[in-house]
Amino acid sequence: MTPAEADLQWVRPPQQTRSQETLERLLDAAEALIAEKGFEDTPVAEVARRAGSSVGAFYSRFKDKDALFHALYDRWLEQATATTDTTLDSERWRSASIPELLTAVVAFLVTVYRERGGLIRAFVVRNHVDPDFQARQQRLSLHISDRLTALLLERQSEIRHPHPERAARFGMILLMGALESVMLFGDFRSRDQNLDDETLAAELTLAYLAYLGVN
Amino acid sequence: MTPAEADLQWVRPPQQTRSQETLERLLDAAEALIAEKGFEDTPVAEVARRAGSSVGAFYSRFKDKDALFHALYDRWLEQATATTDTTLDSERWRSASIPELLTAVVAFLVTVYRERGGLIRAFVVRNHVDPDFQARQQRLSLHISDRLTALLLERQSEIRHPHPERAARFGMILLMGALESVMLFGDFRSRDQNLDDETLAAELTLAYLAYLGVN
DNA sequence: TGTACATCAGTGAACGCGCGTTCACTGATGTAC
DNA sequence: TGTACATCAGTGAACGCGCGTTCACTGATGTAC
Repeated sequence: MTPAEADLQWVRPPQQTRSQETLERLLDAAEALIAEKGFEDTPVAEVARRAGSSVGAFYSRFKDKDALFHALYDRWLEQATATTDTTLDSERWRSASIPELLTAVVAFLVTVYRERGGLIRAFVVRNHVDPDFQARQQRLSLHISDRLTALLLERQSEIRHPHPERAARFGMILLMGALESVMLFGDFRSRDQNLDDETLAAELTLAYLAYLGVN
Repeated sequence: MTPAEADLQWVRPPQQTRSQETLERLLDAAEALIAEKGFEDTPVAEVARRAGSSVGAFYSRFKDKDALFHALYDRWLEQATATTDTTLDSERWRSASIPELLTAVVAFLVTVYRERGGLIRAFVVRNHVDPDFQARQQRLSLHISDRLTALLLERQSEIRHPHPERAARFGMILLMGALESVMLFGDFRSRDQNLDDETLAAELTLAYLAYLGVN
């Protein structure tokens, strides 16, 4: 599915350059506001105002407010999937051990969560509130999980856990769950301890390795 | 703080038996509806109807809809704190090793999440949407974390992680995060694999032990 | 034991606010001949 | 190259829905004498 086709579901395609630009300003404005305040707390009128557009213009592009959110998610999904595929390309890690691989992957995820936390939080919150959205949101997590699991299973001999695939996948759940609670929802449990990003990444990597049973 | 004092913040105390009963019916109705549909999707009118009461009666007990939520949380906090203190009493585990201790604690948490998942989910969602609520919600998690950490540190010699306290606390984050994503928000990453409660508990325990560096 | 009165408890229709969505209208861009 | 017309793009006030909250009123319970 090309980006154009994907967007077609949510956005009426613009015919002129002018409206294409308006559309992009709307998406950018929405992303900034939603990353900051969340979807529910971002009125359509405010998105339009920030984009230097109008409510009517908004509705001539988007069927409703939800379509905006889906369009934003599509944009994110496309970027994130491409980045994942580049980062987790099998060739690239040909000579790496599991510890080397996981150290890099975890550090990468921490960076992404740090940089795009607001947007990711909005997606996660939506997930938690609207089960229908889960199928979409989970496409990305599942994709990352698949890629990483494949890489780990290529190095199965390093893994002592009795069920390597289960461990690889469940380790991802532990990893993502902790990232969410620490980086997206500022988990109290970490505020006292001064968990900077580096320490966080180190502990997450250690935990994943230990659980897999890798030396 | 006694229950009565705690409630005082959120609930106007009833003067008669009749209104005491109404209050309890309102709380029970609200808890059931909120556990099922979440707080935002539960209108006050529906709570009143289900309790066989009326909207006006509701507002003569609660300042506003939020006060209801806080009152529910107080009820839950009281139960959960008491249960935690009983379960994690130092005496009770005097002769237990860390693996024995964690196996029991994790199994216990899985049971609680299974039985009270709906209500816990409502609290967690609220947390994610309303930072002001975090301070309250986190009281409980922090309490559990403190208790468990204390027990683990009494057995510090079994722990190989270079920073035992950090590991104990961060292990709790991993544990709780995974419980949330698997049991509250039905994580896709686990749907394919048939992760029943027992397997989940076993993997969580294993991960925690491995991370701590316990044999 | 009965009566008057105060307070508590409860009812549900009406109100009002926030915000998503619509709509009548103006202006801009493209096309046919 | 100019004119007429169709379609696209944009505007923002007005509408309407859902739901939290209020309020005028009725009924129940407790207290004083």
